[in-house]
Amino acid sequence: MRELIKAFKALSDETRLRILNILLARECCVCEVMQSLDISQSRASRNLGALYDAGFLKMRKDGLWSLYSIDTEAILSCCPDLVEVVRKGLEGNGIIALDKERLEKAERIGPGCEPACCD
Amino acid sequence: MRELIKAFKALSDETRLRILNILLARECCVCEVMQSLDISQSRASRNLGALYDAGFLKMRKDGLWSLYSIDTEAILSCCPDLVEVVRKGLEGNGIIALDKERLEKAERIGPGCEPACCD
DNA sequence: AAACTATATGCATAGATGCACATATACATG
DNA sequence: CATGTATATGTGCATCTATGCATATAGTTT
Repeated sequence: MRELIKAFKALSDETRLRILNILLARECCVCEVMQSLDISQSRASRNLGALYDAGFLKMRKDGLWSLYSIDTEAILSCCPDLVEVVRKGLEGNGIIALDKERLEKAERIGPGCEPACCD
Repeated sequence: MRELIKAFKALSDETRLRILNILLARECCVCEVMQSLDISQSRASRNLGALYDAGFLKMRKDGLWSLYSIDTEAILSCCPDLVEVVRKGLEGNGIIALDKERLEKAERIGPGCEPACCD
């Protein structure tokens, strides 16, 4: 039951749903998540970590970069159409669309792109 | 997105998962939920309310009784195998089994059965 | 090895959440 | 209509969560 609760908790947060949304498009490093969502480095890192802990993400290292992506196999093995539920629940949302636009322009340029201030 | 978050939040709590578990067996009034989970009246009522708000439950009145049950149709229309995910995630859990045992003996006898103290 | 860079994490804080307790509400019954 | 009963809800409190800020860590480059 603990695992199930952890998984649902991970999904019940706007920031993390937004992260899932962009990772549905492609693998990203932490700084690309920062840029796409326009959030701070620690916020991006922590929320990626939470999704990882809950079993939704894979991570691989490439030099200094931590590259996160949806762990499709793990998700399929426990809740096959969860991804579809999330995708459907997010569609038509303005922030979600904007995040994806910014993802187009996002680059692996490191956390120097930290937003000026709190959001 | 707000709706999606509310739904996942509702599912990310032990008390509410336990409630879903017994409602999977049958429709219950608030006092039967109290007895099955051995929790206070206000706790049962509030958590039933949260599951209802999130769209997982139906409610009908029968005199003084509020009778809650899984809203199968609503769930099927948005996340067909969610019930199965929850059922699988709970199986083998001790508390979950105990709740179901107590449900067997639970009766519509009102909230007089309030547990002595905090749990 | 020293300087640099991308990410992770300790810490403090504001806000959210879950609960018990007491009380209100709504319906029932004498 | 007064009393009783099942459920809902206001309030206060303890705990949890998400975040920014500062710093640690680990890998890279010169």
